[in-house]
Amino acid sequence: MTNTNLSKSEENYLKSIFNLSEFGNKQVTTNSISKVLNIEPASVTDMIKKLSKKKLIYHEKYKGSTISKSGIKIALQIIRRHRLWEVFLYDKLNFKWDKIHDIAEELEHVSSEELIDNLDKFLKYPKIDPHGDPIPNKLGEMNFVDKISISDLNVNENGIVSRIINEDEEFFNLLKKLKIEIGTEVKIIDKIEYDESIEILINKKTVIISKDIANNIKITKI
Amino acid sequence: MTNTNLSKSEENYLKSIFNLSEFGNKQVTTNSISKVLNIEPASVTDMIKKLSKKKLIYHEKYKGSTISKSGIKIALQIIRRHRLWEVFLYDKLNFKWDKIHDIAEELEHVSSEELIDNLDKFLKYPKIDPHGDPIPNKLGEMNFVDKISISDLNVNENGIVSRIINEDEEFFNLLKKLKIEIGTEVKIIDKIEYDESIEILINKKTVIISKDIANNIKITKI
DNA sequence: TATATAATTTAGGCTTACCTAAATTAATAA
DNA sequence: TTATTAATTTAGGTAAGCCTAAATTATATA
Repeated sequence: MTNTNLSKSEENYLKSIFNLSEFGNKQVTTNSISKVLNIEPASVTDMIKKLSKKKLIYHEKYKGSTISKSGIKIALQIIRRHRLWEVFLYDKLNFKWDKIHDIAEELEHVSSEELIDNLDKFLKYPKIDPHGDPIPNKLGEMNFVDKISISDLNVNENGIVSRIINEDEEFFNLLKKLKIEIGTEVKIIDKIEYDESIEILINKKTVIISKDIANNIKITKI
Repeated sequence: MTNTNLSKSEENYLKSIFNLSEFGNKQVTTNSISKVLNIEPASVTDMIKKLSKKKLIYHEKYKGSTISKSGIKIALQIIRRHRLWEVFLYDKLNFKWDKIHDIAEELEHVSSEELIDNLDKFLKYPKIDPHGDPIPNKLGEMNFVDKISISDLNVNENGIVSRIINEDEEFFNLLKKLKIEIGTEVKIIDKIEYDESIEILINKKTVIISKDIANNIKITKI
């Protein structure tokens, strides 16, 4: 019932639609799917019809698409596979930060439930991937994603770094330099009006980071 | 030059042609490819044309196909990927003997050289896969495969188990029961004329195995 | 050497997943 | 309210990788 064995393409569409829908709550436009997948809108329409027939999404002509319950279930499994492979690539194979995404993108389509469950066990049931994104369990359950970034905190407020959005190597190197990683505690010292950069305290040292950098670092408020 | 980025289908054909060719030495018939891949001969002809155009094989109309130097090179890389994944699945993910082949069949088509090299390192550069088949290194070099099976030994001769042909779980369980594994030393005690079964000595105990079992266990003569 | 048979190839078709160009619909602005 | 524009869909086409049926070639046998 859950296992409608999808093609690689179908899986990629479903994942994208899920991501665009913000946990299934929003209608997704054909154009937005076209953009993230880099596929012409006309082709997206084709696939939308196919996924609709399989009841993985609902589609209102000229309006948009909504992902179904069973669609969400499958999307979460694909995301689970992707993030577990990312953990494996980063922790075990020593891949660099910016290389893991593309390879996981391939590995995620190898569809053996036993493979993923055994991998999960081997990795000791990780809760987050190397970027801090939560990993759904076998049932599709996962922790909520933090939506606050450093720039959302006020002066004197504290947070713990929970997620890094930007996946480029340069950004990773910057974080290393700043000694920021997932779990690091930060405190806002000052918000600079001029260019909206932010002065923060990390490990008893203060640094000033740009608004863009601050936006790419999600935190849990404490 | 080596990396002609092939489709999954092309890779599977090339691997099969290589395997059927006995290391590139034999001409391979269209029908034999059809049989191992379970694809109609007419479709095989289509793909043969495609691989010929890419100079991965040479083809003489109505005669057969020969794999080229560059074809062999690629085939060995695919086999390398397959066998390394088998080691991973068996040693790290604790998959059973008879499950690893099919999953490795999928994983082998994820084509990142860095992935395979890092996996190789992670696994500590294994020389053989769980069935005893040799793993080609980055350059395609590997140990020769033993072609002698237990049934080829004469009475009083000794050998070390090097490879298990049959990949079924039942066969694996039988070996376990007999305490036969790769590296086990065996000595031929008697060859029974009646049904060609063989009495062998393993760990100071003698057992009688059928000719079929003996054929499925390759050894290195000592 | 001629012929029957088996292997192989050719011809024509199908599905998947894409494409471009044209038509249709929805949303927005006059 | 109508006209313009942007989004979406429809129509028709392509390449990959398969298929069946028919034609061709090689080979084995009489």
